[in-house]
Amino acid sequence: MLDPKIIRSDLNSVAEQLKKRNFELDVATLEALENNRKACQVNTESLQNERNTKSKSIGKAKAAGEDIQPLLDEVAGLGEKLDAAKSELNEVQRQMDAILMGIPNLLHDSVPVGKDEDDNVEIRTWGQPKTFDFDVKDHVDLGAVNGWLDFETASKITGSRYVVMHGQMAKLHRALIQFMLDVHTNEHGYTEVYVPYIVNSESLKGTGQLPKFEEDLFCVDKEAGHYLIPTAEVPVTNIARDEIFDAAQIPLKMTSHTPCFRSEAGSYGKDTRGMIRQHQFDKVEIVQLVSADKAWDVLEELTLHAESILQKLELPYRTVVLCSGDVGFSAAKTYDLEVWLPGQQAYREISSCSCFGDFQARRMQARWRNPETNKPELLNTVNGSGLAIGRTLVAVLENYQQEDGSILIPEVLKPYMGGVEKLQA
RNA sequence: GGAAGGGUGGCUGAGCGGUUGAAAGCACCAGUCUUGAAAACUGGCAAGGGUUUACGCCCUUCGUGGGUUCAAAUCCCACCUCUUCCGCCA
Repeated sequence: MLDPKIIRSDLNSVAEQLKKRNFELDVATLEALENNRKACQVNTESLQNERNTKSKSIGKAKAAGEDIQPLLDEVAGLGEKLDAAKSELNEVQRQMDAILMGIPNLLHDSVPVGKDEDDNVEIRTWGQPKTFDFDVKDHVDLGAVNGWLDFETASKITGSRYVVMHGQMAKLHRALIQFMLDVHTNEHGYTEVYVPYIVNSESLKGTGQLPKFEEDLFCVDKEAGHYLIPTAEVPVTNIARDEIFDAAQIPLKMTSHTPCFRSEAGSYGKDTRGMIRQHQFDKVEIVQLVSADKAWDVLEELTLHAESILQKLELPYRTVVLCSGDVGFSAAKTYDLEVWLPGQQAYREISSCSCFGDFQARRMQARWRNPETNKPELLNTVNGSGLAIGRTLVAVLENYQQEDGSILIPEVLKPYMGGVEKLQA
């Protein structure tokens, strides 16, 4: 969430900035609530002060052996007045919180203004889209060979938007995971973490999925408030929730492989073919928790870490910066990596790298102690996919396909495939 | 699942109805001493919020939520969580 102080002191400028996101801030309501809050809080606190002072004097009088009855009479009725004031204040604060929790992050100045994904701006490209001297297939047709990708069986077992992988395809999927984790831990200095795939609602509030985006999540236990993770970002980032780290402990650099579960509630009819948009997919996530002064450099660095995976796999891609209308709720700036898919003749998102400033850290109360001031300060959070495994598998299939339908194994994956050179059609 | 015992500041840990936001120790910061460091000594040191031009004053917080009371870290209830033992189990 945003710093309540800037909302109080600079509401109009906040509203102005949010317009770039097509977000209309109800300034009048917020101002009215704020004025009300102020009055209620002052009133409540002065009543509390009165109660505390009088209670102490009763204690002293009693210790001195004096008659306390007159003092007790004085304090009669105070309790009810206090209760009334408190419940009024609570109600105002509840209303304000509801609004505050629904306000998206402010954007970084460098984010281009735009309406939707069509206004995203290409930053750089890497590699050339491959040309083939035969008719290319998409991953669904390629995966049909040998029953490698089996959507029918998955729909029997569960339903649409799931996949069963068989044999060498399942192994290739696993190889991608191992490869990515190895690169990030060995070359980029991340520590591998294994985390729960079910999280509580506090964690989801911390990273910003709740309260606003509950429909995107799978709830496994309504009563306990337990949900399947939509991304490793949630459990990994929440490692820092309610913690104060020493300066020597940051930056925290963590990577984790997890499955991700998304209801895809808002995407009916979109990408229904193949495994581009699944309810369950795997991802290797990279996360950094850093001091505020480093955050923007770290976003650039972390994006390059994700890009390096595509480069090692020799998959052509481009990097785009999301425009103001397309940046997610909690992010201040986002780069998407889009891999070239010959089967679609298009670049498709394979990674999303974002800097959140202190937006998530404030919700989580994730802090570090600055040795210069000796005071706790909010961390900044930066994360990205490094990469989405299912979509990477799709990209490998389509980019490494041969005319006979077999798939060459990228050089860097061969050690993970037990020396296998290609998936034989 | 059964039994018992815990959850207190950055950490360890005392307190078990009233001047305790909380002893003591560690860590940290400043100073004295020292060529410098260490040790020793002295002092400082929770977070969040409100209000004020400011000094300051005030409120909240001892796992969470409720209750009792003029007054709760302290008593009562529920829940969460950790440890140990037993049972069951991948």
